[in-house]
Amino acid sequence: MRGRDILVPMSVTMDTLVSLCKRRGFVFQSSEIYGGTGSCYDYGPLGVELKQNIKRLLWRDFVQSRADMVGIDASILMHPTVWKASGHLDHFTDPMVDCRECKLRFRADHVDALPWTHYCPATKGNKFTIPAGEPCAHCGARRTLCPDCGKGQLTAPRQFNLMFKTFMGPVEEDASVAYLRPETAQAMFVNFDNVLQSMRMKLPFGIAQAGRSFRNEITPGNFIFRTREFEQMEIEYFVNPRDAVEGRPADEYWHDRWIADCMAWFRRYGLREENLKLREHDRDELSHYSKRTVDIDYRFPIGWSELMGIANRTDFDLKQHSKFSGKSLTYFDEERKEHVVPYVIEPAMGVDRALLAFMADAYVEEEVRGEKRVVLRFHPELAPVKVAVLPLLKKREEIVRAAHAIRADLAKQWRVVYDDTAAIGRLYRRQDEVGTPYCVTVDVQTVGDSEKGEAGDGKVTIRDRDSMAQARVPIDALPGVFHDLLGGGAWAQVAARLERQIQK
RNA sequence: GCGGCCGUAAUUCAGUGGCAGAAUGCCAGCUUCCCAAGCUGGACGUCGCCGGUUCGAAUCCGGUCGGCCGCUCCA
Repeated sequence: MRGRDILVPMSVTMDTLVSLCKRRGFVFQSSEIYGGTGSCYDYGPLGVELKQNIKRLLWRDFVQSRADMVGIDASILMHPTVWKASGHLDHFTDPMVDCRECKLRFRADHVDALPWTHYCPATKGNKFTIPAGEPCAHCGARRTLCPDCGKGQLTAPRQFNLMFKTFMGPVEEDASVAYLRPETAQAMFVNFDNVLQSMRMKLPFGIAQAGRSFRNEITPGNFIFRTREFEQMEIEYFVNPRDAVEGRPADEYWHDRWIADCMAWFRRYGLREENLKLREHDRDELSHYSKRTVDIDYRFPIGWSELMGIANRTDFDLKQHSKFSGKSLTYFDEERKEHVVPYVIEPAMGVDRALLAFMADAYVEEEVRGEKRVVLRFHPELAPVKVAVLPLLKKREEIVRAAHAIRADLAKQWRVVYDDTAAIGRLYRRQDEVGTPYCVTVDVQTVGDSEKGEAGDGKVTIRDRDSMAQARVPIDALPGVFHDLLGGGAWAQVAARLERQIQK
């Protein structure tokens, strides 16, 4: 860590992570052989496993396991009016200049066409309003400062095209302009009524979606933390604002409930308590649609930054889309016999940021017998590879054959690899560095020694990543044991149970 | 967008005008049944890219792409 974050030093720097990610096939820079493409990254063989695990767990825990949640997968290109209604298009299509004093914002090409305020030095600073484009009649000066307050410097013109623009169809004309979505949320508002009708949903209920979004960020950087193409997992949870839960308005109750659930989710899969905190948005920081927003901040190698935002978007979006589309986007409240526009709570997570956080938090360096051991202590459900099958001797054909058979059998259920290209110590270290929670080692005892006429015992050694402890189990028992271990069973407990079984 | 620093093997880095280097890693063989062991051999680079100066450029100059830091920005 450098500079401001020395108070609580991180165990890993961004440089170390970037290097590990490349060396071990997690993340590569996009188009690297051409010199790289700014702010774009590719997930490698292990990165894609990790990312898919994150998305799978989100989907399982927040969609599949809940009766009040459903998912959609919308197209990235949407009707241009969607972005008009959402407010994304309004302020960010033209070059803008800002006054550094009064903070007003002007279209750069319109500034000179505005009458301007002038404190004239030739008349002891008297204030004049001078017609557009004309110089001051007293001192001859032309406008250089803010036309409104007459005091502040204007910033250089900036093109606030935060959305990626493209064209539908082969002909580039204004009529065919389309945008790559800057957030996945809008598709869920636009499909609100479709989902409501087709699934016969009752409030409160939520729609979830995971997918790519695109923003022309002004300042991308910090590896995969802020990129212009990124992946989101968003939930729009619709509630009836007229309802009360536990004596509070439903939207406020559910907002807090989602904040707690999301925090618990990150903790469950390994982020440490001391690296997580909630951050309430100040009033002037709130987005135009938001009543209240709370971020879950994580202590990244670059310092505390947003991992997830949970906003109360009120009925802003449904009302906007109703207005622009002319379609009713309401819910019929049977009890009150009235139509209501639901409020919406929006938990929105950056999947890439979550991946970075899980990696940073999992990374540890230990000293083992005077040597450095690098370990990614991934939660087993997140680990890109669940089990590595390693022959202790690759010269013994029976051992190699048995190891391959074990890999093939376990691979029906999990991502399992085989490796025999180094001594056992090195093989373990390799798996440690990519976070494989368990290794299975096949040895002479397993298969027996035909020359000596000794029969094998059909047992293999399981080695635990974090404790480096071992337990010997029958090959037949492996699927069951890993079902327990990879499903969240603690090594110590499972190993102790194995001991008891073996003694019987 | 502005300013500063940087770009050499898979990684970390040395080399600052004269033959492209080290360590680690990787591959093969021998060896070794349990935590980066040893021995032998091997592969790996248009020195980010393009142009210029020079007898000669990784090295100097210009441009460009990419990265980091600071400022600005961040509905």
